[in-house]
Amino acid sequence: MSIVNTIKSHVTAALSALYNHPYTEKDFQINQTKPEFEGDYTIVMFSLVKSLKTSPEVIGDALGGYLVQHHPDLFSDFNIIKGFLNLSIPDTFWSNLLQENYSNAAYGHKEKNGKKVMVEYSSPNTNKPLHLGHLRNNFLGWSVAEIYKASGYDVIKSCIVNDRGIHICKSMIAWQKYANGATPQSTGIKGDHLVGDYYVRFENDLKAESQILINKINLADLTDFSGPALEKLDKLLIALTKLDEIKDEEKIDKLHDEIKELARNNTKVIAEAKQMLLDWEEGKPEVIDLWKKMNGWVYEGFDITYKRIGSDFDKIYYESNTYLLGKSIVQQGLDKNVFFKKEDGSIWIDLTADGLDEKLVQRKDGTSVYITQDIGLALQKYEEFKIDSSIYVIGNEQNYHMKVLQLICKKLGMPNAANILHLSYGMVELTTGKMKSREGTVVDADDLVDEMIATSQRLTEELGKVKDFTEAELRDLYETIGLGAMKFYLLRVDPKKTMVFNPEESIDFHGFTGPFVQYTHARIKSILRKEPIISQEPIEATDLLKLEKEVIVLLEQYPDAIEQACTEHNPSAIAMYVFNLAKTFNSFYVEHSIANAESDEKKQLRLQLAVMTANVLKSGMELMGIKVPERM
RNA sequence: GACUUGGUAGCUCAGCUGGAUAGAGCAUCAGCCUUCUAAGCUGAGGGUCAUUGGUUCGAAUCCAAUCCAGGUCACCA
Repeated sequence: MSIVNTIKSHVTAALSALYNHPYTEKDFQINQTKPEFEGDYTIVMFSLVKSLKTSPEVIGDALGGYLVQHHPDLFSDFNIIKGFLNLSIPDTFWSNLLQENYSNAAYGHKEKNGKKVMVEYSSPNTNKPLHLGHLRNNFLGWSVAEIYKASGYDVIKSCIVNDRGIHICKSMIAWQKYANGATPQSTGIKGDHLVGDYYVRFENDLKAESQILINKINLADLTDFSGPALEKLDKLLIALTKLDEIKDEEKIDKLHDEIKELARNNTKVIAEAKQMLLDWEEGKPEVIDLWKKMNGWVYEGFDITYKRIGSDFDKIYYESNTYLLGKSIVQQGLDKNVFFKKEDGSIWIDLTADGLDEKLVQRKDGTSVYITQDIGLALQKYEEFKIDSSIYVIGNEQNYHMKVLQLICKKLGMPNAANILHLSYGMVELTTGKMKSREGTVVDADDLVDEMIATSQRLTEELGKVKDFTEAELRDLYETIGLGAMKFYLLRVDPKKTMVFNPEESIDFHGFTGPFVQYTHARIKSILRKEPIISQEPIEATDLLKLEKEVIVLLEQYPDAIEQACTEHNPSAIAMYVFNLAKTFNSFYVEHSIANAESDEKKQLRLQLAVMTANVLKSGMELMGIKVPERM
């Protein structure tokens, strides 16, 4: 149990004993004492003052006295300032804590709790390479999985690959038209990038063709449109002339966008892509072959990227296998009256009572939609792995979709539907604004990794501290530092917040960064190589220096940091913790010598302190997928 | 328009289950390498916590309204 919790329970018991009234831990607050006051932990007593109708001094005196008398091992002294009761913890408590845990590599990790959780993350489309946004997703998913493991869960990391659909057909069409049989081998281009290039090619064609249509529309030439598209276009144009009169800019823009969309969907290239999707669904051999071939290239490319960034999965689902899954569920839902059928044969669920809309779950032609597949897959996950909960690492643009998914699963009576959790994370923006693939402002994952590693190499060479490293050791070090910087940079921010990616800041290796923590670790290891022997003699420290104590106090909080990161699904709690620990240790390090400590006892204490700090830094960084070097 | 998330130092972010004088990092300025790695340490300047009102002993934190910004509201995935 953490010291804060221990104090809480003692205070609760003391209050109950003193005032003969059943108090709980919610009746008072406990904080760390501000540095300008004497003491370690502070009980805020204002809330008690009200119910007890006495002055804070009286309560504080009674409570403080009781605690010091009944638990002298934990409370050495107290003082009262205004409504605050400051409690002092004896140095022996801290040195005992250090002694008991300093060599425990699993410190902060919990026993197995028998629960199983699946973390789904990454979920790439197979028509283009990974970008910066995917990196945030991958690092978050991987880290949350590790944090759950440390918290005692069995974790299954999963990934759903969106390998079918109109997007991949677009790449396939452009490849057929322009590639002349080009392959990753023949061009030397990484498979995912090659396929992505043809996707861009398709989008360019699409843009050009739809622009021609728009130009014609602007000249009132609608001969390219017919049927429902023509009807809709007519309506839009009529609405537009009306709006032009009242000059509602925002709505006019919206109408123009709709017309643009209509034009895009009326192009020949889109028709080709749609036809190809139909052919794919029918299993036309030449389409399937091409699809397999191009997806294969993408997977080869992804494998390289995943390996480099340290992403791995225990179970990979392919949408081409799961997209039909929801179908039987639709029938069950109808039988249970969770879903209903409209006259045209389409099937819906009414979520208006829950503050949402009606939502389609099956088209009138009998095919399933996105949400239906998700329901099917959710059920399959439970059946296959008997998981207690399921975490989806997906961007916040899909908040609504995930809400609908949770609700439908609940209404269908799926087991553990209440434990479907959406780890919703914010977009990564650039200092120049949003990343837009259509405008070519996307930061490519492979490029970024290359750049980070090159930067770490440059800086390492400038410092010239590792000239005796072998070629392999150097490569390893550059990767450790470069990737460490990148992961730390993306994980140090609260996941749910939109974050700004600043290229200069991301390659900064000073301050609140991965390399800063890695460096602190390497420095400690350097000392430990020179001072390898730690005596097993128990030490009772009674004269802890301020900085020594600060480090131990922080070390005590590591289990809490993991717990918080787990309940909040928030690796940034670990990043901040680990940074604070490194910072505090560095202050201690420059102020007090370990090798030349004032006494043997001090030396032992400080060696333990260093060992435990290194262990916790390593452990915390591992929870974020970041390695720490022995030297750097 | 409806729903939703956010607005804290020049920049990027903590703090938000109400507590003492609002914190880091970067950037700026001033210092510290004959002793354990200076990717480090010490110090300084920098704030109307978007605005207004409310709740109370006490509000960056809770409530309401307003302003600004992002996201969603497809028979796309």
